[in-house]
Amino acid sequence: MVKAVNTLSESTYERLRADIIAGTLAPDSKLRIEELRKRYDISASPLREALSRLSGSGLVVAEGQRGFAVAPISVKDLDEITHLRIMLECEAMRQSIAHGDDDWEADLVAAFHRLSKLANGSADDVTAFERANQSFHEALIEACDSSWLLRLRHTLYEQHRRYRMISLLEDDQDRDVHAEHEAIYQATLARDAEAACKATEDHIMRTAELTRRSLAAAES
Amino acid sequence: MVKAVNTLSESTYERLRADIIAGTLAPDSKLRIEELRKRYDISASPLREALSRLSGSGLVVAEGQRGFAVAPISVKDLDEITHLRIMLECEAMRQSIAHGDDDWEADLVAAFHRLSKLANGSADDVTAFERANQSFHEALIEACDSSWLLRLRHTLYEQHRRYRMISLLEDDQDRDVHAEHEAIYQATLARDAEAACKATEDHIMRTAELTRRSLAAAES
DNA sequence: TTTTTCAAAAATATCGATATTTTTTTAATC
DNA sequence: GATTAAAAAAATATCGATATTTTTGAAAAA
Repeated sequence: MVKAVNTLSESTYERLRADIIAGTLAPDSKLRIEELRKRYDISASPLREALSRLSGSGLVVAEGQRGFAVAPISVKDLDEITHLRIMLECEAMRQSIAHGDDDWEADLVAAFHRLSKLANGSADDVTAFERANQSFHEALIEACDSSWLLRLRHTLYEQHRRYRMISLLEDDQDRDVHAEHEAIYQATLARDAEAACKATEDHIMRTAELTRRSLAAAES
Repeated sequence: MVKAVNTLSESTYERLRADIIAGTLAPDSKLRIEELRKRYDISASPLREALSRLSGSGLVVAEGQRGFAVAPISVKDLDEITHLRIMLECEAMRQSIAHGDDDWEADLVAAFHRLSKLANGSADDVTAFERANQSFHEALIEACDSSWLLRLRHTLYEQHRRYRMISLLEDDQDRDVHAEHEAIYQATLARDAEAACKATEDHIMRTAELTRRSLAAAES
């Protein structure tokens, strides 16, 4: 299999998504075709296609004859996303724990190990930690074989990630993220689905609460 | 406020979606740009935009340099959709029952009444029943104020509708759809969320089971 | 000062044509 | 006859230009 070269439409989609999640393209800001054309050095068609696809996943809003804009953010929106994400993430964990085999366990152990190494080295490299964090959470649910569930969960995961990135959250001293991860990890390996869900809910809620506070402060 | 005229991209999106759900555009069939251009009498750009948006909601699959196709169907896919739809529909019902006011109740009573009239007249007009059915189910959850929940639910509702349409399901004599609707209706009015969820789950499962059987038969 | 109207500017949506890529067909080789 | 290679055909992806629509801003009226 030769390496697949993306179409311009696809790579533009990825770049836009990354820029929106990172907050480089701020919430509510207008996405003017001409501006973006220069920015990414492409023509209108693939750009509009990429924006159309993004409007499907809720990172971009489109209004007829009035162009595109980065989706707005609000405390209410964050609360909705948090609630749903917990529902879907937990359901995916239950299915994953029910179906996971030895290979799945092995991958999970590896992902947790990598995450642990980075967690200790504190502010080593934020993006490296972010990657390892995402890999760990994906390893947990890798054995879930519902593609629809994984797809919806992923949409909400990304929305959540945007909120985390945008509200540059000050560290909560009372918090031990690594202990939270370990609780999820141990319960999952023990195949205790309910404990794993409880720990996951706790983990997501804590992160969301921090983000929420930071966002509420910024709104005033 | 003057009437808003849709863009070509938007109206093409609607037409494509309707054709895919109705089965006019069959699962797995290739969506060739040239063909569709003639069919809808538009040019490539708005057409590709519409297809891009549809790929976001899972009715169309896009593969780089290889064009678009109607999303495939399978028993497994149906099972996933059914399971998730029950989860989301029930959660939306719980929230709607918790928050619904008098206006919501009044609208629900009206929607149920309209549906009852059509249900009695049996095979009056299939599309009229389909519309009333959808209105009733939407009235149930109208008081849910999570736009994300409603959005995801709607995606799955449409996927489910496609399966129903495609597998032209023979009537199940043992089934009384109107009684199922009434059970949901009464429990909701009584603000008994758990009973309403149970009845909804039962309703969705019965429909899905019929569709499933019809689909499994077609696969062999 | 506020509101309304109208023209200019900006931005979007769309089209027709072209460059690439993939698929199909045909021919050649083993 | 089956497999590979090359050429032709089809389809996709992209561009540059144009037609519409919306927004902006200035002038006139209230």
